[in-house]
Amino acid sequence: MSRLHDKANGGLPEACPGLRMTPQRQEVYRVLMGRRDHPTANEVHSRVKKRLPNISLATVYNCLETLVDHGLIRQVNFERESSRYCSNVNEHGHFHDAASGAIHDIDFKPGVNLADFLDLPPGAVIEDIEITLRGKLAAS
Amino acid sequence: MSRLHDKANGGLPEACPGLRMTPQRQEVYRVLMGRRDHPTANEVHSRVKKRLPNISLATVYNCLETLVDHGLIRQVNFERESSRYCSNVNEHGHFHDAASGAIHDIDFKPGVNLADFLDLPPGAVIEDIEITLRGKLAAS
DNA sequence: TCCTAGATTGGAATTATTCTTGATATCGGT
DNA sequence: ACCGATATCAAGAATAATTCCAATCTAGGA
Repeated sequence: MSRLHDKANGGLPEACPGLRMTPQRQEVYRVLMGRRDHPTANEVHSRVKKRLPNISLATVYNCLETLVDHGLIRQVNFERESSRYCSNVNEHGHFHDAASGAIHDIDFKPGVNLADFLDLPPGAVIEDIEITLRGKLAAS
Repeated sequence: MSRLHDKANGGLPEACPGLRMTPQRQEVYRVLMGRRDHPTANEVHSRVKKRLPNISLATVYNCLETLVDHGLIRQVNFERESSRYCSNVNEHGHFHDAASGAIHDIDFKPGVNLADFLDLPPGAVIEDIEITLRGKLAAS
């Protein structure tokens, strides 16, 4: 068998060049895909320990960094809080609900262009966008 | 004399209810208005020490927090870097030039509405928006 | 199977920020 | 101008998230 991981796969991408898929990385990734809330490294560590009780927090940080570097997950920061990790790798923003603390992904409407609503400096080439909204959801 | 600060004023707002304008706060504010780059607390500390050599970093943090709470300045965070402080209190975003490290304010085009380009959750009431772009300025 | 690069671990180190405490300064009322 | 209540300041200790480090460990190729 040539693949690093077998059958169930845990939602792993078929291939990711240059990335050795170790059990730790696999489990960190699986945990992130399983619950798509936006856990901190600590929360990831707690969840991963259920299956890999001996994994260290440093390793979780390492795995998260590696997965981020390979574009499999995203790291998101709100204010100066702990970094959170996001399994949605599409371009999107976040809505932080002040009441519940929950974080919701916000998609861009199709076809929108940044330059339509922002006064960009002339010649600016945008490589990364980060949009965070804070507010409340009206009681439905 | 009834006002806390006299003539030159240092760009201070005429009045800010509930805010005691101490020399430290005044100088921190003056420094921020003077150079509208986006200094960290440490950089503010260095600059302020030129006039108030005995001011402590803790006091600078206190002053910055107070000024932020009173809406006279804004605190901005990029990734997990040290917080930066921004004397532009209008609603705006930031462009982080990867090459120079410089941070440019980005204004919204007039009349744009968030809901025009973002898929907001129904009933969401937005209280704060944070937009950060990263990229480069094309060599002009 | 052996070798080597890369991965993991636990703990120490780092760094920005906050907290604590005592001293000082300021305000409003008299 | 004086007083008590309150707010601010300063210095250093404390905190918390993250990174670094040195010592194993592991997987995969020769």
